[in-house]
Amino acid sequence: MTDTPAALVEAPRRGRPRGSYAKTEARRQEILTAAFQVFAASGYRAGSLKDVADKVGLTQAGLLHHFPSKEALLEAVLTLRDEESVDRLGTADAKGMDLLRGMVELTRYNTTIPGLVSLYCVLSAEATDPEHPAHQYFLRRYTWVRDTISGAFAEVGRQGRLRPGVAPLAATRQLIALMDGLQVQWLLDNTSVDMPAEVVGFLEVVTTEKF
Amino acid sequence: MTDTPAALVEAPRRGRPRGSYAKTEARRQEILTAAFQVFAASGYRAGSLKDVADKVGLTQAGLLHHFPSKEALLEAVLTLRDEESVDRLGTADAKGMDLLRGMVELTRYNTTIPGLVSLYCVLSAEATDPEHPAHQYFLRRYTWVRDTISGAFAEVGRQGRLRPGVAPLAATRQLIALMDGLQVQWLLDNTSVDMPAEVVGFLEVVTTEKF
DNA sequence: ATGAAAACCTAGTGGGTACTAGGTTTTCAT
DNA sequence: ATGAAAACCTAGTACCCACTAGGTTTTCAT
Repeated sequence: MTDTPAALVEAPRRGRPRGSYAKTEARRQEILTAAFQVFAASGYRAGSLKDVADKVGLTQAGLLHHFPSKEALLEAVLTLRDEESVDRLGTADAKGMDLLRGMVELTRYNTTIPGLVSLYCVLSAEATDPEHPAHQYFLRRYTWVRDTISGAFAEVGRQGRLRPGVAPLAATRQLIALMDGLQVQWLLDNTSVDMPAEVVGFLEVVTTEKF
Repeated sequence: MTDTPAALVEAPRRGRPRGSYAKTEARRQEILTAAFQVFAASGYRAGSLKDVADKVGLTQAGLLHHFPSKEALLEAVLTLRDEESVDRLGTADAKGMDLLRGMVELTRYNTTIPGLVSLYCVLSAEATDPEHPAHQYFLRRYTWVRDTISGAFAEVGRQGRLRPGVAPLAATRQLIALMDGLQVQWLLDNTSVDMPAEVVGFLEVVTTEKF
């Protein structure tokens, strides 16, 4: 992002700027965790910087020393979560059936982190508005997810393991919609829906495999 | 709700209270339409009474003469929309296949009213929070929808028109989730998804019928 | 140890929020 | 026509919002 000469960053000898302090990174993480919780509970527009600051024991102004604006904070939360997902999937370029089985596993994992599920649910609905700061983020995200999953369905189709009459792209859009929609019902009342079971049910109807 | 003696309502002769004026009902409708638009665009928490009042050419205080609180306004918007849906479905106690075909028709209709779709999308995500004033509303709503649709799938099943291995209740939960999830994708980018086509695709995989 | 920058604070700015008190204008049954 | 209530307004309450200016405290390389 920045193009500060490496000399200044690694060895600030004589140069004016100084790096951040030892505890700074931990503070930023604390803030991101708190912001995540606030945005997950109330969304971006209704969630406030004060809520975040209070959670982490800072003033609003202190918080804004670390993140220059509310929008920047949201962006940081989203990119952090993306990095963590990538980590979680490991060196994951699973393909075909492996990827589809991975989706079931992901759904199962999601039932253990209602906060994250809530964040994406509330935020994606809110970000439907083209003026929302996360609008572009979600557009990109859906495109990426769609491409990834449809690649898997296409491969499974080439292996003749899709039920006849099922188009890979249609199956993709339906799977994504199903997973998103289940989350709303599950957040409203988590006793009413067994998310992984429904995803398995769908995949077994759409493919000829067992999950 | 109120238990004012009927005599006072229908014939206020001598009694103090008076009914509302001729244009009052029209005003209330204007307000509800405006409130609907605001809540659909920004949700309940981020949408403001001022936005609503401005749209209808009133002051905040003037608005609050008709609806005593923001919460009351939301409630009125939701119940109005429910009444209109019931009207739209006509003397609709469609059953079995008719009801399932009705769901496709409903999805098609939804593509003509992005505002309403947005309202329910944003609001249902927001109302996931148990503290949200519409939380109970959405819980009731989902229960009702689930019961209605699962009745239809059960009947279709009795007629032997469900694909083998498909459970009515599972199909119900999947259909609802699918429809909800499609809406988010469609609102984000309405060129990316053909909602009715996806619903048809799902129903044709789950049943042995053509839609 | 010291001094300069990072971290953080107090105290604001200008704005928005839902909602209320109390008055003015409009309607309309008598 | 008139007067009482409905409809609506102005002006305010008390509070929350994101963000800023400028000062104090803490860290840490020298």
